Amino acid sequence: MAKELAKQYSPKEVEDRVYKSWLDGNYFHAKLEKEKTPYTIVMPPPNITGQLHMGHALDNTLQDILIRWRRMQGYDALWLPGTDHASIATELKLVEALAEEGLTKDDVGREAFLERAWAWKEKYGGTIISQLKKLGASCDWQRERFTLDEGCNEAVNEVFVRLYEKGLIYRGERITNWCPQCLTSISDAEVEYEEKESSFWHLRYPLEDGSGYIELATTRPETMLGDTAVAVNPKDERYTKFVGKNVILPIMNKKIPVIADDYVDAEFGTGVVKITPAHDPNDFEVGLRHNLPILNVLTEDGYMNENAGKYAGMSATECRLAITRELKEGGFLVKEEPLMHNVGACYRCHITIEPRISEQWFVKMKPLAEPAIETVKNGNIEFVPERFSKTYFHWMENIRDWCISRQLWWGHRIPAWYCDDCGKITVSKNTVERCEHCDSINVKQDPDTLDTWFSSALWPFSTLGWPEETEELAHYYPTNTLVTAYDIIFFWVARMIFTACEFTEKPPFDTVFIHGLIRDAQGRKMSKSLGNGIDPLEVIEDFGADALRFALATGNSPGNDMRFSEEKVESSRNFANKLWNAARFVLMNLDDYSTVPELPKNLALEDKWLLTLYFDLVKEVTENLEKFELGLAVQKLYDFIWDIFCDWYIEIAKIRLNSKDETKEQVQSVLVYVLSGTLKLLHPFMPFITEEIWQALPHEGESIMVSPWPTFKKSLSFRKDEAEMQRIIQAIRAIRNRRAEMNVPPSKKSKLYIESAYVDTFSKAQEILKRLAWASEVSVNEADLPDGLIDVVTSDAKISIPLGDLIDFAAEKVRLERELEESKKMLDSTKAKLSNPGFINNAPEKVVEKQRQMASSLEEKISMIEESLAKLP
RNA sequence: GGGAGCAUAGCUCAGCUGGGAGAGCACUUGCCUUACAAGCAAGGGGUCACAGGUUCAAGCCCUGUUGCUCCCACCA
Repeated sequence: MAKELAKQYSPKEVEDRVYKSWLDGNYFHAKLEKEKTPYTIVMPPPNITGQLHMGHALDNTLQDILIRWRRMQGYDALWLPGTDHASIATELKLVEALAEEGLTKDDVGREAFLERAWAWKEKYGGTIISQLKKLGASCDWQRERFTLDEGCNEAVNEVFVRLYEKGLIYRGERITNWCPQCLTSISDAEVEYEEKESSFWHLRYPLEDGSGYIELATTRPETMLGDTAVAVNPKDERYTKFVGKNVILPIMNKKIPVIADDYVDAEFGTGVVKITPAHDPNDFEVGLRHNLPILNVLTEDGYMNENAGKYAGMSATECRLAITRELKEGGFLVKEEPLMHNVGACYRCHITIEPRISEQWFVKMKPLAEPAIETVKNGNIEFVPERFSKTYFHWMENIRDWCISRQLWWGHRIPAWYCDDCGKITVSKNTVERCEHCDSINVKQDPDTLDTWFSSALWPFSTLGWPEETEELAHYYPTNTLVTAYDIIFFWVARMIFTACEFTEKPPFDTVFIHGLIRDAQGRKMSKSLGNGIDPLEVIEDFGADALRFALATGNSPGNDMRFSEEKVESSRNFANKLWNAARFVLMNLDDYSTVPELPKNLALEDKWLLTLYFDLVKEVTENLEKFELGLAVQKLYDFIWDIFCDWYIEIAKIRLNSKDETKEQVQSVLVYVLSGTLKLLHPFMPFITEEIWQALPHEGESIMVSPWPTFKKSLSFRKDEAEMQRIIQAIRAIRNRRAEMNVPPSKKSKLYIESAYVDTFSKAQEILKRLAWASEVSVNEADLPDGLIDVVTSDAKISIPLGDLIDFAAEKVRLERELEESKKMLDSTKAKLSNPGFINNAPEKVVEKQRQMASSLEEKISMIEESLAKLP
């Protein structure tokens, strides 16, 4: 940065250049320094199909803030980045691309399809990574990983085999959630439920003996083709007489039994449920209990199959229309009533999921969940905010087995081989040539792949080299902070915890730092379909990455959603500009840029005041960061820089900077000292601008990002001077206030007569008062005051200002009387407290003392006001 | 059906272990005071959702009520 700076900060000219300088300096790389304490964050890997959205921007800004801070504190800080192969999302994209060429997966075959997939990954998979760089992410790019790379694959196979050998992975025919669009099973966690308007069709099935009908209600009439029973509650007296009899399934003209099962709620609907074991998870269970046949009437892509008789080939929706028509014509449809009910949809493509029977692989969750629950209960892992541990416990305690097989090609292929001869399964990390049971060479690998989340579940340790016992694993694992949004706790956080407990016998991290979702200005979720998403890259383009980061960190409290609006970024951009100009001011007043100035021994009152507040800031920002209160930290930085440093200190500093004597150097060194310290505190939040300014200031070291984090220095904290300065500030505010009320322009200077017990303070402050309170002259405790003054009273001083003909004495009287009344009221309530024994005895001494001081200064103030009133003509 | 969160200035939101309510934006007034008009100074604006309770003291803790939001759950 040149010493001659532009009036306005221009991020575009700075950001890419600064980022490159960091890369050139290799500052992001964690160097495995064993003498240092490690601090590790593994990045939640974004999908290779993804574009950077506001959620990523927030998530990664928070991580970058933490990692930059810890790095400056001297930790061996590793932020390990990577991407997720996102099996379903990527495969969908590829299938779409094929469709445009008029091809299907099967046309090209597995091998060619995977080739295309890898090519696609090479081309687009890095997009999001380059976008993260724009944001300023200080990741260790040399350690970048991919959930489908060789090492991760090895970890996945290792885990699969070990779980299988332990009996914690099994294969079985179950009813699972089937997505007719993605053509794969998905796990329970991947189903999103939504209330949808639907109908409740009341049907009647004739009794076999011709004695009448049984009426039942269903939301899915088309599945009646696969009904294999009708169920009632055993205690429901209306129907006990029918149990054991048969009914005739209309259309199919097939006998099916009436059975009794507790599952049926007599209160709901007609109290009769048609049982379709192949197409409903509950019915499936009922079917198992009663040995009912399972009749699948749907194809995998949502059409009626050969079991549907004449309806075969229709889509389920068409079939529903046709069937309800036929039932109506046959007199089997009693009525159709509207009903709201929960419909599950695929979280990827949002198509209604279909419960479907198929052979799938599952992870037995109960034994794995127990240690994962324990480790959080024992405090090995802390959720921030704490309340999310409840969400975690509830899910873990009620967990069901995890369906991990996917009928997809893009992903980790299941390491299981089936023998054509003996029919048995061989599970192995290595390619299986021969069946381990019968030694046959007729073995075929399972065509399916694993749930994407299976590999992400291993991310904290697979990325560090597990199952090898690498130095990285020994040093950086367990990791420290996991940063993620609350909507990902089940998918990912919970699964990382149980895999880590099982395979590393350690919790994968010590803290889960949860943030909320970014919403638009109206509070709606940002989504592609609504078109209300704000592109972070555009925001960076318009306002700069620092402004975006600052806006995301400001007012954001852990776990809470946040609205995003352009105004917020604008105000952050203005703040960056303010800082820029403050730096510009400091630089244009420096004589020497080459050496870092030392703080002078004889500090002025305002220097001591500034240093005291600066070290308060150091302490508080550090504490806030330790407690993950990033929003509070950022607010304090904002206030300090804008209000304390710029609006007060710089204005006061101008006095000495204009003086041309040796005091000029003093103030220069204070300016540089506090500014560069503050830049360091701000650096994790606004990395680019702080680096740019820091480089222009006299500094030691190569980069602010590897400079030491400021620490509290007691020798530079001057509590008494801080309080003294506060009296002057209070007086200036009061004077400005009176002048503004009376519309006195700054150009009209006036003499100030100050009456105060703090003679020293106000004598010292003459120059400050002249500059900041537009005084022409200041006299302290002068005996004879002229007539025609207005009085301004603070708790420490009475300031009289001769404003001549501007004064309206009647109005002055009213004002002073009002002020007197207010002060008296306050004094009364303060005194009431002080005479309350309960207060005196119970409140901490500090609080009591504060009240005493308040009482005495109020008394002082009251007497000064009374004096002023008495003098009025 | 179970669980969680939110309700504070016109708007968006902070408010850490209880000790005289804050910010940004918006609004009003006055300023081109040579770092910054993306700025400076001053100001208006709050029954901290409602009702009880605990406490010397409650925006904060407890109970209940109302309204909104989210998550979980197999009522067809």
